[in-house]
Amino acid sequence: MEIIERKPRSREQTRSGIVKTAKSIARREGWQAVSIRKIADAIEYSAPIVYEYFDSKDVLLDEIRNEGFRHLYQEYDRILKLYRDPEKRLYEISVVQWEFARQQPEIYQVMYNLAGAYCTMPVCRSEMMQAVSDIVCQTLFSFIPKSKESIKRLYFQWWALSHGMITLAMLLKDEQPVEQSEQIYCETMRRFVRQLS
Amino acid sequence: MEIIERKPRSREQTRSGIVKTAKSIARREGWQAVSIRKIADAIEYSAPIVYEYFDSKDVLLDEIRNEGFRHLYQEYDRILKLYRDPEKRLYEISVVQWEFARQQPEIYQVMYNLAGAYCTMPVCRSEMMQAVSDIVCQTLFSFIPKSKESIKRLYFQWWALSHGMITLAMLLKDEQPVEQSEQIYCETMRRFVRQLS
DNA sequence: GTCTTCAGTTAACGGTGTTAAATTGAGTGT
DNA sequence: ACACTCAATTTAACACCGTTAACTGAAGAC
Repeated sequence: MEIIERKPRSREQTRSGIVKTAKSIARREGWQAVSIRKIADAIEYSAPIVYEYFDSKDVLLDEIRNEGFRHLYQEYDRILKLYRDPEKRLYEISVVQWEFARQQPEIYQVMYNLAGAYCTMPVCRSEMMQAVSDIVCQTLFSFIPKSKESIKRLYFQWWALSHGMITLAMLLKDEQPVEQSEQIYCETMRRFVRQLS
Repeated sequence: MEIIERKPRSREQTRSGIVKTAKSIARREGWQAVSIRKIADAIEYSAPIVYEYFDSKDVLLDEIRNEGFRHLYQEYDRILKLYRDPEKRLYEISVVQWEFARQQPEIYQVMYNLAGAYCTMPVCRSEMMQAVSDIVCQTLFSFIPKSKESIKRLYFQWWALSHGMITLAMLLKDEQPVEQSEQIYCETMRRFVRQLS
């Protein structure tokens, strides 16, 4: 009767289909609901096929995490090319970080193992994360040229402030409207940036 | 042959045994390795017994989470009774928060759904968490009596800064020694507190 | 002795990540 | 036309998970 159920797809298409499906399930139902079988169903294959593209679920999550850091890296890079003023640069980077977490929360979650997402690979081993760190440190340096150690401290503080507000805003979004959190975020990051001068 | 394998225990002993076992597995192997069967094995019962004490794994995690917030509440309360100076109060509260996360990371993780821990119950619905929020807000108010809205903003900033540094320190502990993170934490929190005056 | 009660067990259901084995089917040599 | 090969894909299995229903066995009541 039926000729071909499944549309023929290239390897690349199938691969990105797996990634896309994983993200969409995570967005709708949370990362703890993402399973290999569910992904396989969605892409109209059986479960073992997924293993032809990713050695394990862990590797799949790691890929999505790195995709997230790469996206962030590209955005930061764009900002560095767009603005010369260090103050403007760091503030815009902060805003981009917020918008990324807001628009793609499921990716932000897997990047930091939040909300039940769990990827075994240590975050700090990710090359893309290192690149992101470097680009922010570079911005901080163009701001106030200090010792490497000082820059690292400053970076840790900036990162913690931004990451802390983002994760808390996610956690409290039922109590405290996101718009309000966003306002506090922007104001706080602005003040952090200003105080650096 | 064998008379009684398992030592007789009271209901309370068994219950706290379940909680203790869950925490100890989480500490050793991470929350994703905590299973009802493993807990049951450790307390020398079969799995369904656990359900006589906790309706679900979720409820068990929620209990541990609330235990964490209660512990924090008691510590904060102790500090409020110990010091009168608001600056000292808030700083000591910050330090206690750090020490708690350092000494009982597995509890801190389940409180905020970090590192693969996943408890469905929304954090902000926890009564103990509300009590913790109130006590810090109270401290902030004794600091600078301002509008409720202002205090809430200040609290969000303090919380985000502290929580952000704690989670990042956990994440980066292989790269950045904990002692170093602790030093930056203390310095940053001290500055935050001072700047409030 | 039988009956009830109850703590505790086993067994099961539907799910998970993962892997080995079986199956399908199309292309090729003769 | 038939057999053979080879790759793609699926089925079946393993050991685990949370959870629940059904069962067991012993103690106490009558």
